Amino acid sequence: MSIIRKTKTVKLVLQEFDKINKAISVIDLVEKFSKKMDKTTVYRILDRLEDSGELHSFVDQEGLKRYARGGVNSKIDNVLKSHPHFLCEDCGASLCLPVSIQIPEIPNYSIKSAEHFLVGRCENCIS
Amino acid sequence: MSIIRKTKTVKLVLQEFDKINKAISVIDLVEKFSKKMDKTTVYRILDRLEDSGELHSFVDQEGLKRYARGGVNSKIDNVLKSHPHFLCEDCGASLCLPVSIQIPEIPNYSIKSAEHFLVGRCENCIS
DNA sequence: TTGACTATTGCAACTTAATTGCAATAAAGG
DNA sequence: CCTTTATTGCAATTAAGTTGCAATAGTCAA
Repeated sequence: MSIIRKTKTVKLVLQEFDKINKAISVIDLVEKFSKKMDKTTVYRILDRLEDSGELHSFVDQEGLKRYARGGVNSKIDNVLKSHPHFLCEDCGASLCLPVSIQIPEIPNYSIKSAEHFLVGRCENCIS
Repeated sequence: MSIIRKTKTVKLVLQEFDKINKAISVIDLVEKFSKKMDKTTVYRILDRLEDSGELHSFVDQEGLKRYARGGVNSKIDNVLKSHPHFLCEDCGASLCLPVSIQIPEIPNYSIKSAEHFLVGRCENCIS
């Protein structure tokens, strides 16, 4: 499964991630491509691109699924260090922050993965 | 707004949080109280209890809203230190971990709030 | 204790994100 | 060019959460 054919629609989606170097919510993509492809197709393409390691996904604090470039490696060092996802409350930009967050040792618990979601102001909006 | 009357249903919900000292998803509560009250009522009670500071909520990595005891104070020290939410992949238990996570300084960004979601094994399932 | 005010509830209908089945279409390799 | 099968579009469906409104029930003052 998840063999990726470079169809027109897949190319369009990847181009979008090239242009916008941010995390994009699925509904944004569905909206943006509403005239180019069906929403089902958007969902399935994102699925496959995540499987293949081209993208990774997370759910933001509003329960919306978002995707961003990068995959396996950002998942591997997920165990103790992992990159946080950030949402700018002003401009709405969502992105992966290139810092790692240390998870403290928790006695009697084993931690497999971690998801961090930060909200604040980005460099453009911090004024 | 959000004046809390101690109705039968509100008492039932609070009792549940007393009994189960964990974070509970809304759909679990809706299911559990399906014979006692309407799902709309569950949603609205949780809303009010959060407003009043009795509970706090977060969205887990599956996009489901969860509630747990504790409120305002856990929100106040949310800026630089905040407690992570944990999900046990074995037994499904969800809880607030009593540790604080340090968010590194990020140049040119201001961070207002943070949400941490850890997945792993809890003390009962670590075997 | 009673009455009145209004917060709260139940119900039904609705919204929105995401999923599924299936027939039609189009990449990719030989 | 032909065949195989991954991919797509469409329509219908699921599931979480929301909204409007009339009926009900806490709460407080008298």
